[in-house]
Amino acid sequence: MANEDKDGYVPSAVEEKWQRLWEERGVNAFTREELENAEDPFYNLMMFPYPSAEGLHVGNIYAFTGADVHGRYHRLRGRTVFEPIGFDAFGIHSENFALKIGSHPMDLIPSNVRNFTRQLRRIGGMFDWNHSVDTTDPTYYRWTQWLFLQLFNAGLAERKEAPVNWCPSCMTVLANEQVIAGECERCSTAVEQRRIAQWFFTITRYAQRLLDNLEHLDWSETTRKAQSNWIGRSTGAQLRFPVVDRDGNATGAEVEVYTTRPDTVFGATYIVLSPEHPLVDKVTNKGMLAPVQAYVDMATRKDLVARQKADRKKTGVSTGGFCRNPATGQLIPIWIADYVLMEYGTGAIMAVPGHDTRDFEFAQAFDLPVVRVVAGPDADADTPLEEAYTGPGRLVNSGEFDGVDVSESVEKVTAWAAENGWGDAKINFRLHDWCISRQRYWGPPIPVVYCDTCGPVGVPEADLPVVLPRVEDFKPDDSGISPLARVEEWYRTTCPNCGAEARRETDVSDTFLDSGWYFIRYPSTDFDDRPFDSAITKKWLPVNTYIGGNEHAVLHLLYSRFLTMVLKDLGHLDFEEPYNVFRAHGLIIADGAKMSKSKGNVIVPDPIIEEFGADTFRTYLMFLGPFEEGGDYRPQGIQGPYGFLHRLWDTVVSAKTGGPDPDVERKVHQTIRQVTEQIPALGYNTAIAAMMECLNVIRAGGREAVRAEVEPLVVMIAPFAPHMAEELWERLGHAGSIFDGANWPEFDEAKAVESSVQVAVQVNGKLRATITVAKDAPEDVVVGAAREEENVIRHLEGLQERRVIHVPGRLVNFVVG
RNA sequence: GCCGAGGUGGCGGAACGGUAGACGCGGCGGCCUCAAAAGCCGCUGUCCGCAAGGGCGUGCGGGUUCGAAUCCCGCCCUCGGCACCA
Repeated sequence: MANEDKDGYVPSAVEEKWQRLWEERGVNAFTREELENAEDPFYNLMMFPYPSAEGLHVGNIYAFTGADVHGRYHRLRGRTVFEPIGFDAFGIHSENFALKIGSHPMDLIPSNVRNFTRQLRRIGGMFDWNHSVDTTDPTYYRWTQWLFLQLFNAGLAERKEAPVNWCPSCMTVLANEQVIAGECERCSTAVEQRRIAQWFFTITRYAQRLLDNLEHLDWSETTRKAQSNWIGRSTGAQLRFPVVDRDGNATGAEVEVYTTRPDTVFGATYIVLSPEHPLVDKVTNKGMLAPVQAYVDMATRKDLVARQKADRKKTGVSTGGFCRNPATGQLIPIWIADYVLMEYGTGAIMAVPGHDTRDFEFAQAFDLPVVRVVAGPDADADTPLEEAYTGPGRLVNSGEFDGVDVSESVEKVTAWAAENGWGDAKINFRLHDWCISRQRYWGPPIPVVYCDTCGPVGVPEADLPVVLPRVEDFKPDDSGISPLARVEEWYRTTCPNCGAEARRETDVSDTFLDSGWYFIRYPSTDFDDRPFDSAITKKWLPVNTYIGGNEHAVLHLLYSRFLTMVLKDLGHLDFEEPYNVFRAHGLIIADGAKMSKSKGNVIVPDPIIEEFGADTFRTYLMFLGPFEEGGDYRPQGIQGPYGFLHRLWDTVVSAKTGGPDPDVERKVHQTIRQVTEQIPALGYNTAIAAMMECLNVIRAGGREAVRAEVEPLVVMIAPFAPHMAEELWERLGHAGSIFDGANWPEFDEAKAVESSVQVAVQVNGKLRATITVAKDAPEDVVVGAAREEENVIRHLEGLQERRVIHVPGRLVNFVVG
């Protein structure tokens, strides 16, 4: 669109110009030498996107813009800011989409990446395109495989057959983290159990350290809490119950149980084994073999949805076998039930129906005895139990421990069990080992070779990458093995150890392994002979600020912490926490719901950027609400920031020379203070509001601005509207990019102070007048002035004055009665 | 059930325990225009009142305080996460 007025603001022209100049001048790109020699480095990281075929959505742009504002702010303050972006392009998403449209991920991903790159440039992110990564590029996943080998060689990668979550629709194993309430997180299909040999990273060995470090991290509270819950530390005891024959004689076997309430052991009236428990066969009475077998078959086949429904009726079967309760000496029956999970604790529990709601339900269903061993304030040893009692109280029916308060009973009973050799204190974690095997095509092959004589052998580093071959038939099938297992010429190889015929691992690794270390790679992409350069890594890592979605609170953020710790322990890194600061951004809501295709409330960004420009769109998104809380997207709302940027432009291009008006200058400095405080704290919405207010003062009554009044505003708006700020900066006569050099305005307290203040006058806490007094007027002057207000006089009339409260610069409150 | 974040005008949202509703959207009125758009100016929580002014107002019920959206106690509701974890 032609604009006859050369001084008019035409966003598309300005944005096209500056995107081109940034590119040509390398304003945002680093050379290797620049990275090596950077002064005051600031690593500004945002979660890299999965390059979907649909392109960037508003949620992506919101997150990237918020992170970009942060980076640009620090750059304007003089830091050397490295702000890379890349593509997390392996995984089921891409593979399924390719299958759906009959394409191949190797064709699809590059075109998606091109589209994303175009969009990311268009929104004006300060990205260093010299240091991008694409996880599907062999020059990247070569080092993902290297990373696997580090863990493999350190004994942190274990191959074990395990019951795994199997998605019958995606035809793959899912990590526990990818199972949402018993359903596949991608397709919501009910998940089943299968047993397959898998590679696991033993993250559980790091559970305590992962938990402990959380204390010191400057992270969003919600993220820390989510991670701590996920790790799920619990303290209790492991108790051993001897298995006895029908005459009560010890068989030598014992059932070990984990409990957080060892103090209730006197109330343990039966034992429950998980259906997968190794002792099931041993303890089952001959007469019960058939029903036990039937139950175990049913339970182990049953999908995890039904099995994990907490509100489901309890099922189970008696084994006919017995244990001796080591506390009471009584014989108690052994049952099998699927409410006990093999993956947690020991896979067996002592059931205390009197004081555990699940055990109570089970006891009701199967008519098992319920014994009270804790009495609350209104109960005694004989008070019947209508439901499980889990509150405070003292032990009863517990032998020598009768009367002991539950606050100290756990410790005492555990000590007693330990003295007598049937129990020990024990800490348990909810966290499971990380299954990284995927029986899929679209991922980095796990770099292992199986040799009949040598067993699993890691591929030598010199032979990396193990390149993923182009396979036209990559559709997974029900066999439970990877599509690569159908490509004989690929998997046939020789053992790197002994040279004998051998077979490659045909599983690929989890995408969370790709994304678990990408931030370490970014600064080192200039090196193709090492995963990361130690000097550059020392200079740039750990990350200064990481901004991303809280949906990754327990997956990506935990795995990348774990991998960083491992690399530290193996001597590759000298830090063990990857992100000094993490901030979770909020979600963009449209029509009362999170944007999603299924809800049909997705907003496509491209036409909005087309119409209003990237600067307006960015400013609007940041103006919606507090960045960490998200906001409600309303199409009309963009008019506000649109008009604001236009007025700012008009004001700046027509600004005169000369000294600033003192009142306006005061407002400008108050704004500098506010914006300088709020931007690093991610208070973007209020920072923008402050600038709008400031511009309203500058333009009040149609007055014309002078340069000194508007120049600070041009710099402060730059993180939000970088193109426009560059253009105005140039028009104000500056050479070079506004982002090169510490151009952030200095706040001057002396210029911000008001000479007079408005003081509220209250009578009994109710506002009755407002007076204007000199800033440092003494109390008697202020109170005197307040007392003379007509409306105040009326409200004081005939009443006894008891107190006068004076808050300087704020209010005067007459307390009367 | 557990953990976390919230609940303020018609709407998005502001408010160190100190003038609730900044800023913006929308709405109403006006200026400009042949007209419209854009732009500019003013008004806009609610009720009573011609006005001056007053009453009521931050999910609900109590409390602390000269003063509470803000702090404390007890509830209700919404959103996000976890969930038979012994």
